[in-house]
Amino acid sequence: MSSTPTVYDVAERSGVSIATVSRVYRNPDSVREATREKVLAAARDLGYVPSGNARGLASRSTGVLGLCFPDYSDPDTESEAAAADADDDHAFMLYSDQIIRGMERAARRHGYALLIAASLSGGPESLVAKVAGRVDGFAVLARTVPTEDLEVISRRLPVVMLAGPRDPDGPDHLDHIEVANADGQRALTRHLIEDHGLRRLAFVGGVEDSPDAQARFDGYAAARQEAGLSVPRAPDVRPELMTQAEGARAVEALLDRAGAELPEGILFANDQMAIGALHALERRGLRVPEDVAVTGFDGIPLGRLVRPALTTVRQPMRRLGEEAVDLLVHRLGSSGTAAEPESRVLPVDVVRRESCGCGDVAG
Amino acid sequence: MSSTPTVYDVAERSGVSIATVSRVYRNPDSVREATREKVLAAARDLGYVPSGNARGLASRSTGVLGLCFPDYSDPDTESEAAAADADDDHAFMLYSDQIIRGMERAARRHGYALLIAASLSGGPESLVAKVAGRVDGFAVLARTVPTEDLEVISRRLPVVMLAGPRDPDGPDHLDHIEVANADGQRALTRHLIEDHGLRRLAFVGGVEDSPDAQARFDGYAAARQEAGLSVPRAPDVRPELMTQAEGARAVEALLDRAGAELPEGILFANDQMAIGALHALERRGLRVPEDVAVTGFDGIPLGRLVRPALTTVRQPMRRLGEEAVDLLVHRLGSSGTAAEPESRVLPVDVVRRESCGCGDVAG
DNA sequence: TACGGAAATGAAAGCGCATTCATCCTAGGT
DNA sequence: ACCTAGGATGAATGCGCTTTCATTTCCGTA
Repeated sequence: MSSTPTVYDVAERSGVSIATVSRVYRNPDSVREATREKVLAAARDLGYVPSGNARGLASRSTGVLGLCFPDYSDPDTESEAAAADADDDHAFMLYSDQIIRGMERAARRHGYALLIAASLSGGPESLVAKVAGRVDGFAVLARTVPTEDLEVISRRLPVVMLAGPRDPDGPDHLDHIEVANADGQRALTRHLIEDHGLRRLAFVGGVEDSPDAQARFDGYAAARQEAGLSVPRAPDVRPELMTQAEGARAVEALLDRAGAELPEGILFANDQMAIGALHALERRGLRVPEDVAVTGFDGIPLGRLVRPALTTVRQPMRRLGEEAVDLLVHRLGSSGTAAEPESRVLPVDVVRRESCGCGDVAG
Repeated sequence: MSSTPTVYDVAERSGVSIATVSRVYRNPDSVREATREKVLAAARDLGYVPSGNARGLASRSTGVLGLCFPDYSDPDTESEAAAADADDDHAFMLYSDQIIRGMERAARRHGYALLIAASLSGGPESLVAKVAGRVDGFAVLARTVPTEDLEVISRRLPVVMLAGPRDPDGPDHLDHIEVANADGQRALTRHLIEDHGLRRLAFVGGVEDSPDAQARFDGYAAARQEAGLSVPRAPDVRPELMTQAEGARAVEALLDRAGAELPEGILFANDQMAIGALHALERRGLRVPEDVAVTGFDGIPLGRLVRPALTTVRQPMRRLGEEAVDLLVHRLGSSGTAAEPESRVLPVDVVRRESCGCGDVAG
């Protein structure tokens, strides 16, 4: 335990050169069997484990991919965790968990390990830099890392931006993967209009600078236009945060404003708010979906558990992680080829449950 | 993008020595402000990101903790994932997910990043060695890594074994953390006996070599003894796998064997089997808990969703991850002090739900 | 204005491994 | 037995950074 053994120790003990020791690990077939055995035996005796750092330094590649995501104490995700009862807290996956899972699996398939780190919003030389220095390439959840940092880092290694549209001000040579926010919301809106025959609809948007929320609103607006309904220029309500509490408040505002002209359906830019709205509507004595249909967006697990179960649009977070790895691995493979930045959009699913008026459909 | 900039480049461009560049990142206060600015500016221009490998090599510490867990395609966890509908597949956390979450949070608090890797069961020089070479210390889920490998690795850096009792044949200088399997099962068994007045009980065990399952059986046996019931030497049924299918089969076997003497309660060594049993019992026209009580062990989220909701013992997997980090960080702090291997046991909770006869209790 | 000590900086020596290139064996061919 | 082509091995160098240790620069002070 005192001084950890190195190639030199193993080489000495087995009577070969360090080059041979190195070869035993890197390219076993290039060493005669007898020699190899000797070396491995010595290594075992000594408790030798190759230093990943040294190896990485010498071969300039780490065999590790990275993932940076927002700190859990981020208001957005925090509320998500708090949404479930304290008891359930640990039972449900956050987005980041799903992406981690997807990336880990995909990374493993390609022989990579995964380094994960939530960026503490403050930190000067944040974890991001640390991660960037230790991996061959990495993925970043949108708005986790300051654009300027990404600019610098992405010049050194491949970076793929996840979930969240390409930042026009950001580095333009970043790959990026997002989900079909607009398409999903549009499909869901059409479902309400066409299948349930609803016409008086309201849309509760998201925070000002969320491109995701904006894209969802656009999808909503597009569906209205296609249906010949009036095309709104902005969400009917635009809360500060996309939390349950804000969702509840939004619905109050909507009802107060509407008077007798209560909307037949309210679409929320995320599940959190929709669930908050469910509670608020219940308190007001309104039935969902009989009096008013409600839909969310995201497909969080909690949405399945509430009553009525929430109709929503599910994002394939797990696949997001997988695609990210694919992209990175591909970039790493065809090094030198400074190909065009790639941009992928993953399709989403409309999940019809009870809150829109569909029966108790599986899902 | 061609040649990534190094300290030398930054040093040259800013007219200082590489030592100063290094100091700017490592210990900014030891450099005059004007100098620092110069260096940072140059770094920005060049797109410089310190190499974690070089840093790690030189300072012999990585600032990274590791976690190795079994491959998802492991029969045990695989069935767990398959248990939920395909749709829910991504909605629920596996054990590993929860541990990852716990470790990531704790690691971040201590300024570490987390490197995760599922060990592909086969692999010669598995990922484990790779991980071991790149971290300051790491945690291993029981039975993920061959004992001999651990023996070697644990001589080089701190390793903590998770969930699963100390392996008597294994390295004796490993820290390890487990959950109170025996205590939990004992408490649950007592609940059935004392609170529900059940006396004809059966226990469905786990795979032969699972120390966890064994510990649970021991707890069951202990509770019987305390209650003055006959003390079994072995589980009434011991399936090959701890899957839903095996749980269903076990219950069939039990019923066929029992004839009219149907047990009043069946305790399963994990939730998976218990849930399988629920289905089997329903098919046989038996009501749970009226005709027979059923309990599981683990506290998987699915247990809350089945009807009747499953009474079980919940393991604090998340905390397991946190404690692991604490232990590792502590070891790393007091280096040199070859302290005694530490062994922690985390308490578990009995979660009373419907399947044991308790009302619709929260939890 | 000159002096002492602290703060700032530079020079140089590794950290542990991969990797040419050169050297040495080994085996096959005649 | 002798020569040669290849395969196995060794020597040496560098990867990019941290870290003493020595040196220089700076400040306040006499």
